Amino acid sequence: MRPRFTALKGVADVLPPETSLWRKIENAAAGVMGAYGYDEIIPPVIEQTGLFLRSIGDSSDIVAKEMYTFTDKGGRSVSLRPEGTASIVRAYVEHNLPVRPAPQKFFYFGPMFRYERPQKGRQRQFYQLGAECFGIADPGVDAEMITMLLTLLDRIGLKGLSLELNSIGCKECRPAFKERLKGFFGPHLNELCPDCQRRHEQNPLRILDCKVERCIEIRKNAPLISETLCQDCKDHFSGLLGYLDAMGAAYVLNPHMVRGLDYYTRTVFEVKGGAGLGAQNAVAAGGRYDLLVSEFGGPDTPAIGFAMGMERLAGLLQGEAAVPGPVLFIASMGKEAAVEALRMAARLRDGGTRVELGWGGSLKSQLRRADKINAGNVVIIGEEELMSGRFKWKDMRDGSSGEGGREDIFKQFSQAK
RNA sequence: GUGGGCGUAGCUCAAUUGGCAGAGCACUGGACUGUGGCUCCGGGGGUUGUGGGUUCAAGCCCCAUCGCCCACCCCA
Repeated sequence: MRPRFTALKGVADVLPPETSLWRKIENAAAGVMGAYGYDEIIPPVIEQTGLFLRSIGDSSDIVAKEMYTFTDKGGRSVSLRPEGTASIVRAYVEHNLPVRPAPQKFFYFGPMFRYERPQKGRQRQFYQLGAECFGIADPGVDAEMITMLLTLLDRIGLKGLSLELNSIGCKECRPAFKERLKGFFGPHLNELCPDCQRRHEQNPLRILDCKVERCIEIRKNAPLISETLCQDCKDHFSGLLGYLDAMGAAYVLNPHMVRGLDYYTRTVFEVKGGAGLGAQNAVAAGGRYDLLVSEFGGPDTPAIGFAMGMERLAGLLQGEAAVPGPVLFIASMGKEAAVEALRMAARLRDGGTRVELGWGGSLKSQLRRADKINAGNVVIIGEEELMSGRFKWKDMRDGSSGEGGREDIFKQFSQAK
């Protein structure tokens, strides 16, 4: 058998039992975020292309070469969302949510699309679980959100993660830093790798992120953003660190961390996973974006958010996918018995019990199947049982057995275990 | 977009100098007429990713193409 159709490159089916792991993550996340006052928002996955050009920045790779963009039948340029924040901000402004009391807090979950070459931890369609908080500039909100994220990851069961922090300044102080960087790297331009030579023009901050050894060597004495921050940004960052210290949150300052999206200001952070993730090891990342709401036509509104990559989270929990709980299996022999089995199953299922039916074959083969699917118990319905109204059951784990009437069976197995 | 690795059954892999495409696991049926697991026996499953070339003969050699994986770029 050869499949006539296969999934597109870079997209993947999530199958059981992994789906149950996803569900677990979603539920845990919704629980924690709910406690922090976040409510779910469900934006569309498709938007005007211009929305992403304005927010992410048209020079970023995401916009420049990774968007699924096409013209719809009305001649409009539309794009599948490559990230979530832009849509949330659009909705926040469009529905005039700034008039609601600050802070307004939302979380979302869904697929994102980027036309990239797939590799470990990276797909063209991938799922993000994210949160956004609008309306408060105080660094305490940054700390609160980061704390929530760490709590969430812990609740999901992830260990060995590290939180990295940086401040990339604001409209006032970042341009100056960029100039200082350009000035510093200028004399070394021909020693830098080809990528960094390009970065020197397009986005000098990225040179700080390069993995090439020579570039790492050269940048050792490069100016630090922390020295160049304006007073307000410095205060904000030290305020954040103070709150985090008070909360006992562990973090690593990474003065070289840059984020890929243009809209970030001040606080940026990233949570990196341990082994097993490959080169793409950030499981969550985010930052403050104090200018984006006004950029979208809303009032000046400070905001901060983050997103987690579902596939990467699930990847770290591999092997912990829960197998379905014990089920009750009803074996039946003959048509009348099958009818009885269906009736009994319907009633038990109403009670929440997971029931599988045998559907013919010898009793032996039905039992074999019950064993294969890890059934906890089997109820047997044949001629004898139909005549007597008493049904035999067998515990598949210890081999014990018994019998009883319909009500006995119902009582014994109707509670989901 | 760039670089490297790999494509044989659902999965993991064999197949000698080019010579009948196989095994284990999984699935399925039976041995055991209504009682699973263990054992034994049987069965279904393949255009060897695809297309071309060389050859009496190609899973194997050559060319092309597609797909998957990993890394770069970039990013969750």
